[in-house]
Amino acid sequence: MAQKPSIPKGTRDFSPIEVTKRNYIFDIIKSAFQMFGFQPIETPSFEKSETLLGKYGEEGDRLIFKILNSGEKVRKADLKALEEENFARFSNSLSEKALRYDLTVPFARYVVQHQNDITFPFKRYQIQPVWRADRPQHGRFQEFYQCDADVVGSTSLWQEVEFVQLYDKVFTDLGLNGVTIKINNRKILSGIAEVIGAKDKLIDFTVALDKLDKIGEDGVKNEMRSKGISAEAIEKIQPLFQFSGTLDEKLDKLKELLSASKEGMEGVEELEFVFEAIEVLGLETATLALDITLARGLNYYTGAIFEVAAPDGVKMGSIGGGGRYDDLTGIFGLKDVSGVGISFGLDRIYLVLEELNLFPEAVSDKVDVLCVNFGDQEALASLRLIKKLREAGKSAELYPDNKNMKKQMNYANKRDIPYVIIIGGNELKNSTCIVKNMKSGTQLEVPFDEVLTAF
RNA sequence: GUGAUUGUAGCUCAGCUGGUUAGAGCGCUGGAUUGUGGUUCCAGAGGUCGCCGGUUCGAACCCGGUCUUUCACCCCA
Repeated sequence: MAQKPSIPKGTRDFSPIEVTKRNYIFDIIKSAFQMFGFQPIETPSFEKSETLLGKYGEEGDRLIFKILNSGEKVRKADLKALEEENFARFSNSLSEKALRYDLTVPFARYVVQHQNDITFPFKRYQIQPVWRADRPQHGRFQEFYQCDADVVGSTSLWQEVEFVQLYDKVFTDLGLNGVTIKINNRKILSGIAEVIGAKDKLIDFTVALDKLDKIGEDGVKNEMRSKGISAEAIEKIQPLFQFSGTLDEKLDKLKELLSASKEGMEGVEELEFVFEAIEVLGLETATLALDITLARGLNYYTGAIFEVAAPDGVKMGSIGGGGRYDDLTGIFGLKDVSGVGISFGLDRIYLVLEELNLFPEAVSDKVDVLCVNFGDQEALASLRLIKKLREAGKSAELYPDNKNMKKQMNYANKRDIPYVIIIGGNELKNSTCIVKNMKSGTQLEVPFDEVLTAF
């Protein structure tokens, strides 16, 4: 089947029941966003390359899909760069646009561009696909949806508190109980790096620490050593490897470790603030947990960072993430606008709900009633009936062709339609119709006008 | 980007150390049953064995490349 068409790697088609289930998730997220006061925006699928490149670190740049220049613009190709094997410059000369990699950076661009029309603090939500040139894996695609809510123009920590509640609200409404909202603060990580004298190695330090549950204490230490962090420095963070106890005990350990770092202490205070507020407000089904190893790769975060883990036993990377970025708009020329936001990974949430069998029965692409077609006169009568059914809130359709009944019944059966209505010559004469329950096989002849009593 | 792994009918998969016309189940089409689906029975259609090249008298099977699947790493939703 070489000729059989196919789609690019990491992309998917969605069939009716899948779209129905995806919409179910979208609807819950969207209504929660609106309930929390966020307003929708949309941005283009692709941006100028300069808007995206350099915002996600080296790794991120590699994963950005570039769009090849069209038509005569290929003349701009820098052949000299190719000759000199300067591939980055050569490919930049071929491309001036790129598919968006996430929704946060385009949002920052939007805010700067529309700053005079925006009332701050601005709370926006955005549900759109993003693209990454990554190798596909379980729960990882090249095209997937993010559902973002962000606030810009406020440094208030109440926003962080609100986002924790928003996560809790959405996952509760989805029936996905037992998710863990992991929280940390970049200032703490930065403070630790400062205290141990590895300030210049902050990214390497956090990336290594982030892998603790995966590669273990020794693995982390090895990676830190290989990145040039001194043995003395690694010795100082030993408390982080025995980081257990109650929340208060953890916070005390951090305060001790970070007493010499103003920034680090600030991070601890921010965390305390959020935890205290959530303690008072309560969460329905989610758990808020301090995870000192949580780093997150995106290098624009400056304060709180969030990541949502699926319930225990579900093998899936994070199903949501976010954090505070103090200066994202600064890159686009608007200083002193702090932002904070979170994201839901629609596609991963879908996989988790599917695995745990959490989609409600009512999420279905079925039609309630099919009317059998016996010819034009009968079809017209059927459509009159269908109109009544639809007005009564039942979805109904007429089989379009006057094919033999076996075929029409078979169609109803395959589409799992629960009721079939038959109006043939006899019924037409008597102004009745036959309502057949496809599951039980029983059928009932009722007067045309009383059809609704048959369900 | 690194290292593995997968690809045979619409779907799930057999196919021996390379050897005639590549099979099964399910599905599909038609009929038994022209006003009744799910069960049963009968018949039929459907495949350049992912693609390109190589080795060989001969390749679904061996080799190389490429695309795709799944997975680990990197990174991330």
